[in-house]
Amino acid sequence: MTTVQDPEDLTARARIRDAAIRHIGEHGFERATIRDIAESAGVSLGLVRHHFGSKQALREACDEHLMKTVRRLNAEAAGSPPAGFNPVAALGPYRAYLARALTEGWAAPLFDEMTRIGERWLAAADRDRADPPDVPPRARAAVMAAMALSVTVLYPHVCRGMDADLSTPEGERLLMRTLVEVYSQPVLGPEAAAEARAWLG
Amino acid sequence: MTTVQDPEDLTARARIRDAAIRHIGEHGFERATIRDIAESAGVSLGLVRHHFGSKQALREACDEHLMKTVRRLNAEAAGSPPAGFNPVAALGPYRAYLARALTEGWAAPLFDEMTRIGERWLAAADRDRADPPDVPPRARAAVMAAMALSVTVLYPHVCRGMDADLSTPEGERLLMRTLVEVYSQPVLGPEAAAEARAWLG
DNA sequence: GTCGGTGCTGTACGCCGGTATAGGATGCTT
DNA sequence: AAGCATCCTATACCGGCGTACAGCACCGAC
Repeated sequence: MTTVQDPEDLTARARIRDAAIRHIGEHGFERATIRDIAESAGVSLGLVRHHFGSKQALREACDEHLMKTVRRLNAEAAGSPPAGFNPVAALGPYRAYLARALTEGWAAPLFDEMTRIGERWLAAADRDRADPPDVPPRARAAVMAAMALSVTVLYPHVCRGMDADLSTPEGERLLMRTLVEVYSQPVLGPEAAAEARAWLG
Repeated sequence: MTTVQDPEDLTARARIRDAAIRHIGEHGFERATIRDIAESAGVSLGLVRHHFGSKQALREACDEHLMKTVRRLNAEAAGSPPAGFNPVAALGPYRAYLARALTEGWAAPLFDEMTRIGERWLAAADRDRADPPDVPPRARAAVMAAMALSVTVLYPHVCRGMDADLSTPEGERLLMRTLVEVYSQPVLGPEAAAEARAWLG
């Protein structure tokens, strides 16, 4: 979460980066302007260029910072099992940026890393399972990674659909309970799955 | 799919709309320019404005057309059960546009309609179920709608992760088989789910 | 002290893209 | 034939935004 009380105690470079993450997360890369970012960070337009060179480079610095943060959060939350399923709370201000990064074309490495993590998790989970699945583990991991990220990416719609603010503790709890429910109940029953498999040949 | 062989046999208005759907789907609303759209449609810049008035209005016309198409596809595919799970093939060129619409802020009605559809589906599925879930149906439907759309929205990442082109018949088949696998196998076993529920209180 | 490096500001340039407008061709009505 | 609506083109405008650059204050090194 990195709850920073006073922006003054950060270096200007860090303040610019954080402001960029906020603005890009909120408006997307195209609509976020260097001028607005500079104003939010309390610096001049020129300083952004001085530190980062270009808007692209600024975005790449944000990506790098997000990557580091996600890795750190992932390492921290490796212990408590359900935390890995919460796609909103832990990310804080990075949530919106991550959604933009995933949907606006960049951030491929991040998704790929999540797929790899999912693949290892799946391999462990499949070890004690009777019927071996006949689809490539990579494919399953990719689809499950996408699903795990769906709430993060479609956050506003999910908020609206659930009729709750997922950034509040109550909303977070509701989301977690819903996720447990959804993840513990198969969507397709055995007979429906068999039918679908037969249909697919 | 609406496979149109010759763009010439469409009215200019329709050609502009289709070109807009392609361009916005490919580049996003901001980066898609009216000039490029006009060129793709084989018309002048002014004609776009003549027919649609503004870029915003053009987007709204695209939204409306997408909405109609999705409704039609949904009505057509109501019979065959697995088709409802295929988020890619049926949409064709509208897939990318739908992803943009969902992640760039508009298209709320479309998501809401999918949530309502999911809610009805859930109500029917829950009828013959032993343990009643203790989370609001709306919340479950919203999360499941998000998950159902995740492959559509994160399409390029899923393609890359699965190492397959999902627009080809083989890719489509692989995706469908993977979806059946994922949907038929609960991610959380009964004991893990109980543990998570206990942890959440 | 002065010299260079660093952090920072202000201003200007130039392009891109949405918007606006004037005008031409075609076809239908009276 | 005249008038008029519809469809369409070409060109101009102008604001926004990324980029570039000149210069200033501060500070440690020698």
